Amino acid sequence: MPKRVDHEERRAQIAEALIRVAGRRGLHAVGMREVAAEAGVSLRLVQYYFETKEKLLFYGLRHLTDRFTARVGARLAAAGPEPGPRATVEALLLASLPTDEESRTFHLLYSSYAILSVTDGALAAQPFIDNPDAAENALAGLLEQAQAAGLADPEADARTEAISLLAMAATLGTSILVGQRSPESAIAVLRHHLDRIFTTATRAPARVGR
Amino acid sequence: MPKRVDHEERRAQIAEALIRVAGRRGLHAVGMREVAAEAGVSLRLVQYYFETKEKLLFYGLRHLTDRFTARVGARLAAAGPEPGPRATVEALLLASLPTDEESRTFHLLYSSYAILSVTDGALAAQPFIDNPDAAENALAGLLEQAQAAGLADPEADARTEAISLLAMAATLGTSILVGQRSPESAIAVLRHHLDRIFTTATRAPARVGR
DNA sequence: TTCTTCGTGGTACGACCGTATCACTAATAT
DNA sequence: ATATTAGTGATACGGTCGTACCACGAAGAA
Repeated sequence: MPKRVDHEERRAQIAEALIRVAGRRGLHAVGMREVAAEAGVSLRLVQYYFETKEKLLFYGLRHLTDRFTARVGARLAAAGPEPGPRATVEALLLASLPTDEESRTFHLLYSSYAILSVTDGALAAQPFIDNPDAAENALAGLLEQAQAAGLADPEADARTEAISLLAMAATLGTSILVGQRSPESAIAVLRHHLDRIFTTATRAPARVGR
Repeated sequence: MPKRVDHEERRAQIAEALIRVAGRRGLHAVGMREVAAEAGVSLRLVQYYFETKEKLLFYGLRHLTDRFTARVGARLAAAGPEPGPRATVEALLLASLPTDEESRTFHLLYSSYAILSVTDGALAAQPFIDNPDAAENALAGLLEQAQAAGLADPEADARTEAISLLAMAATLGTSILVGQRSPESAIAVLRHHLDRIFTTATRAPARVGR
């Protein structure tokens, strides 16, 4: 055999080319030839590692969400060694807004995939149920923690607020994408609701009880 | 000349065929031949009334928003002869959720067009700025009215709340579309925020001051 | 070394798409 | 009555797309 190449690595390389091309020209407009050219390989190679376009798209979605999850994790880590609940929630929500090229591409493509999954049964709709559910559960958990620690309004319904915050972040992100809203105004709206949910003492993490 | 047909009427007929087929198979998958077949006319006819596909899609978007605007108006009219501010706002928000076939199609296609406009410069992005702005202004106005009438929390920031409500309604709608959330739970989330903004006395429109 | 098999390139095929062309019909204006 | 023209049908053209096919080199196995 020849070079004995790492298939998974090759697939990732091609998937990133797909993401770049789709981010520029739209998911609907990507063809296998263009992905191959962007990745610097031949059309045959793309066929070889992903037998069909459907599998390529499927893998691309997986790769996209993986990259985004890693990015959000990095943002959280960058938020400091031991951030308060509010800082964590805020970092989580703001990380999903399309404020730079990478998050812009993510938002655009994830939305494209989601819309596509409604009519094209081939693309599994499951990722668009499981991922949001996971995010919702994580956020609801954080809010409950904050409530238990006396840092958030104990009257609030944590799950409903989690759903609401994520829902707002998603549409605000799209508004930024289409140029209707500035990132700053989107952030202001989200902060407004965080101020409502979290008790104000949280902002400067007063060293009480610790 | 032959039949002397009404062009505008014909265009509307073809646009509705476009909307039907796009609602079934996705906006990206519609071709002029399929639209023609759905409308019961020949391919040449579609070419004749819309010279190019781009113009057909453009007209289709306009037709879609017009139909939806009319629908929301009808919903408002059906909400009673003199509804309170809360009933009006609630009707407005719930009318935009994809709960039946027509609103489902609208939500799907409007989202598809919006996402498409991000990468395809040909489709004007302006409708996706102007329409949301108008909705936001209308809703903010309603909330201010309610505040002035003492029916809503005077401390609330009407514009921020309007943006938030519309943002939530949009994402909740998409969640319904992809099957993540039930219409009932989406409605519950929206009602939760309406309860927060409006003073409870509003629900039964007490005949005070009138 | 020889044989097998993985990786790779080039290219062709068949289908579909948007658009263009040509012809024909029928209603109106003169 | 006839010339004109809006409306309509059938069909062809050029391009692109996803996929299939064929051939070859190179690395490990025998």
